[in-house]
Amino acid sequence: MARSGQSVDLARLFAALADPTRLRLLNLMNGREVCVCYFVEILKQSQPKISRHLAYLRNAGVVSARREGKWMHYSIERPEDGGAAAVLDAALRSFEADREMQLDLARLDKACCVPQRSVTLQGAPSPIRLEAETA
Amino acid sequence: MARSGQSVDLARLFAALADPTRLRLLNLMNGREVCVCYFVEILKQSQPKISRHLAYLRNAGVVSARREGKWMHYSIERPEDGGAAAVLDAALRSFEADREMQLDLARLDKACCVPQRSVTLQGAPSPIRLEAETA
DNA sequence: GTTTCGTATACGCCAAGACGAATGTATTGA
DNA sequence: TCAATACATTCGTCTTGGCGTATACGAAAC
Repeated sequence: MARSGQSVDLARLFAALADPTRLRLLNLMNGREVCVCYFVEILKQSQPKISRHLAYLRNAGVVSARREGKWMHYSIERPEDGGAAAVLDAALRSFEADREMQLDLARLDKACCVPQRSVTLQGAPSPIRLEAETA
Repeated sequence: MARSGQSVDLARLFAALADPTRLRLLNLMNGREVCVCYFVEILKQSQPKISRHLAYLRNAGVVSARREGKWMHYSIERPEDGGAAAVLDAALRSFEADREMQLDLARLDKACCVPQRSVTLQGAPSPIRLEAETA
């Protein structure tokens, strides 16, 4: 993989990362498979907006989607190209020092773990931890 | 440095990297200060196009410019924010495995080191190596 | 079936940006 | 002072993309 002229592909990855909402989505998906309803609940943005950004990430090959009944789960798709994977890792790691990102993660934990979920999340499948993250 | 909500700033950096031409420019500037005329000569793109992309990188705070007589020298400005710096480093390092990028670097070495330069580069100041790259 | 729920897409509008072509602006040299 | 060089900016045009709103779609529930 990693064809010789890869600067275009890498530029596509950077374009996918060039939006605050998409960065927040990726942060929430870091090491987890997350249901769309949580994105909407935690980012407090409109559902079509979230869905469009997820579609953008899907088309860019950064995330993959899995259907489970009515719910859609999204998770990060690690790029085959080593350089692209390193860039994505650097981005994800940089979120560890970002307060807003950590608040989002805290809200995700809170939303899925408390017995009484918010009305919009009742019955929603909880985020699933993924293994082999640093494969 | 690194305000709490930095996702917007990081998104700006990614937007600056989301173009193949700008990636090639940054690759040529990796560890060097390079004169604009070399960019035009090596990338074989129009001078206004090169200049506009350099202006974009300048506005994004990714590069800085220095005037020396008629010539303008550009070099990479390392981001203060650690996360952004790590992302930029990952991008630059990924170029090491990119054939096209390595060809550009080879052309840069050839253009500035041979005694008989091309017509457009006669008298142009040679790229200058920078120290303390991995500061 | 029909309805409801969760999610995706279509539409219309607007802003950002990429490009070629033309023009503007320093700086140098005659 | 006038031209040439090196680079920057502007203009017009086209494409991409972000958003709100409305609508469509698929899977369950009834």
